[in-house]
Amino acid sequence: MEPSKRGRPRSTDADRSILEAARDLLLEGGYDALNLAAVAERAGVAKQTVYRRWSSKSHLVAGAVLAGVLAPSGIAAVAVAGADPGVGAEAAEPREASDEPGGLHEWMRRLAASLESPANAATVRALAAAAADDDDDAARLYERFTGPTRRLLVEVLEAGRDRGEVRTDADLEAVADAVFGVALYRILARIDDPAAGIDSLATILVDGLAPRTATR
Amino acid sequence: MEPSKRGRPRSTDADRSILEAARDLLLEGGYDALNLAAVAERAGVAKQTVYRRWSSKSHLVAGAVLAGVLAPSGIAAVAVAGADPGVGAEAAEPREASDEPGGLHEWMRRLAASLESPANAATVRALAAAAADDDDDAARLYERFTGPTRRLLVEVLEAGRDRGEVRTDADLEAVADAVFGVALYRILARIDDPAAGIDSLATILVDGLAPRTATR
Amino acid sequence: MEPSKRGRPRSTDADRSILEAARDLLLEGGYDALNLAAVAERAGVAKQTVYRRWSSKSHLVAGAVLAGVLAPSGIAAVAVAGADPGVGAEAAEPREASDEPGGLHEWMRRLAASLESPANAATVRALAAAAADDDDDAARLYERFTGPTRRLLVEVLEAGRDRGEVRTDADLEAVADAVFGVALYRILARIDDPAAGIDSLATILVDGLAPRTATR
Amino acid sequence: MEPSKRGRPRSTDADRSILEAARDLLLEGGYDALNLAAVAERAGVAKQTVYRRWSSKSHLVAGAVLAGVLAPSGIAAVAVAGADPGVGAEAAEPREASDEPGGLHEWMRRLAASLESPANAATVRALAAAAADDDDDAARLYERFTGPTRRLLVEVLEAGRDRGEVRTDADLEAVADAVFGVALYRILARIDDPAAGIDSLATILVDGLAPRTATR
DNA sequence: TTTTAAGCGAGACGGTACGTCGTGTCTTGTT
DNA sequence: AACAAGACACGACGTACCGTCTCGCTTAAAA
Repeated sequence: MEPSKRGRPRSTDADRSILEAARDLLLEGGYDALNLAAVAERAGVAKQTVYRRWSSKSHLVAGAVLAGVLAPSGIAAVAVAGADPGVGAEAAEPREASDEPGGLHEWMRRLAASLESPANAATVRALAAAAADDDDDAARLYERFTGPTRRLLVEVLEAGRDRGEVRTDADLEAVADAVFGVALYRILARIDDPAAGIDSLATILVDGLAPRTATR
Repeated sequence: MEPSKRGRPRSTDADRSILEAARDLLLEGGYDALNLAAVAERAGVAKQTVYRRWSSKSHLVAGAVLAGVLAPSGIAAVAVAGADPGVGAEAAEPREASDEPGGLHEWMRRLAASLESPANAATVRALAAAAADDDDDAARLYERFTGPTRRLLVEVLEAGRDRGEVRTDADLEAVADAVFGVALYRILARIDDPAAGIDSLATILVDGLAPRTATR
Repeated sequence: MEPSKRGRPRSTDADRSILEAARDLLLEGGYDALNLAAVAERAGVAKQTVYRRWSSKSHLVAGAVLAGVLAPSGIAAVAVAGADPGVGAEAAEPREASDEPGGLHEWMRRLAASLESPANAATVRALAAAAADDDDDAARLYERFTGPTRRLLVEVLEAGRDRGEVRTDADLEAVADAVFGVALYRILARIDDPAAGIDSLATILVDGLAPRTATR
Repeated sequence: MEPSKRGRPRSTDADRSILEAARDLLLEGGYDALNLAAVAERAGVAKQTVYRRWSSKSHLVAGAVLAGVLAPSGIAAVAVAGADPGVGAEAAEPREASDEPGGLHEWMRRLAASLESPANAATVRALAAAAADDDDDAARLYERFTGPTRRLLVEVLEAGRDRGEVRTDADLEAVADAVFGVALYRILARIDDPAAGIDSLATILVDGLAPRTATR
């Protein structure tokens, strides 16, 4: 698994400049407008040097998304917060205790904020396009991109359940999917004001998650 | 606006066979693997005959998806039910009165059922890819595809609100987005059992939508 | 064998402008310096339009050589004289009777003159390069390029033999090869003054071809 | 000029195995099909080790051809016979006195014999391709390859002239070119039986070279 | 014995051309 | 007019080869 020790080692400069070039072009024109010759040229690198690392355009974009060079704040930051304080993403502060189930409101406000950033929208669209191109890797791509945050959200909700704030029979995975789904949908559908109503949805979810008090 | 009366009329056979060919290829390999030359050949038609009807690949795919050729039942049928009882989509039964807010459970169960069909998943992926391809038309495409169902859902929820089953300050649009978003997310992310937990999510939403009774 | 009557016919303008572009680039930089993208661009044509006609660079060059767009005078003119008064090569005057065997001197003087022309040198080098690239077609290429002139030369020598000016046991094919060979060799080897000594060689050949008068 | 005495000396094994690999690949597929990575791999050597010795592909091919690795006998042997009894080419026997001008017949018979060998044909083609590749070096390359033999031939002819067997005004260089030219032409043009007629041509040349005795 | 200079295997690198593919338009003759 | 057929301009794709470079390691002469 480790890189062969023989021969000239791959240039880490090239790694970086390729990903940056890909990010820039992605932000400028989206997935379609990105082409590998332009990436290579902007990165000051030969096309083959790109292909040596990523076997196709969609792999490159996937790489850029996963490396976190895209969207250094917002959704991606949320995504990696507390999970993999790695590449280019400064770790978010540990979340404090909250009086509501898992700080879901806070969570979704952050999500709403991230929806407004064009860079985040571009990232998500790039992710979707790369995943569409690459049937096999799609699941892995989404998993790696949303996984850490998603798990964090589920843990947070579970902690709320343990504190008795969330009903025990709730499917917390489904709630997490709803949270990510609404963000994805609003970005892909280019809904005008993507953050609108998020707060209200959070309220509904929080209320819906609360333990049932009456027979209703 | 009406078609010119002069000259040879357009072949309706061609319309149908093109859409069928597009559907087949879409199901076989997805959006990327579909190319217009192959569509034309399989339809037994010249390429120009396709372009005379749809101005681009993404429009053709949108057309195939919206015509319901791709998925005569399921999501697409839900989508157009009651709205545009048109091409190839048999109208769903009128929904009966329900004792819960807007029959949301029933709704989401149908949605969940439609998620299980590979053909529907393919439809949604094709739609997403077509929208990604065509930045300007993306909003319109999503609107055309989800619009009718979405409006219906909102109406149903509004009826529930009028009956006092749904709190008045709830952002019903946001709820609708959550419903569609979760479906979209699960399909695009290739989540194994896309329908799992939908019922439970519906319960949460229903409960969350209920009027607040106390201080909570 | 005739071109299919259906569909848009191939543009003869493109045929011509591609060959002209190939010729120009060949004259400017030789075989190596010619690349198909440049040919297409200069011809105002898409690369695929070139490939539709010639399946590779060497085929294109072969085509250019054979079409006679290269070297409209000199060797090529000699080559096509009396044979195929076609593309761009004005037919040479019919040769008059001569007092020496087949006018070999005259022939070789023309050959010598053609050796001085850079365009001819370029043509021959292009021919050699294309033939080298294309093992199977090499024989055909040389045959079609030199064939007509070569046959003409042989006929001329045979006429001389019939008039009793050339010994009957001489292998006239071998003489023809010597004539073409010396030209080829001097061009490929970039011999400084390619025409030097040709006249003297002609004399030797003429004398050598004369019927033996004595026992020697 | 002599190799620096410091450092690790160059491997003579590498020299040999590179030339052998080059020869093999040349015989298998010709100049075009030979690529340096394959040469290096087959020679069990790094690419740089090749480039340390020959500065380019054409130089390597020239080297392989000139070293006689390609054709230890035949044309190459003729070429270097008596001149540079060097690398891999065993010297030909000293030629005996002949009763005809310079033993031209004998010479050309040997040449004809060498034409029959596919390996020699490949050599010549490789040489031509290497020369075509390297415009500046072409003259030098031909000179190095044909020079020694050519000079020998001219000397032989001069000796004949000195003995009064060859007319004094004959351009012997031109004759030599004709001899090499016909060989080159027949090989490059893939003429079926390259050796045919050579003997007869020799007779013609010999006769043509003989001093003029009468009014002709 | 330790430097030091060069050779060497491996393989990445910049560059350039290759030949293919897909989109959307255009041009024939035919219906 | 629409249609079948297929050429066309455009532009991206992924591959191949050239000749250079950069690693870590080896070899042998010089210090």
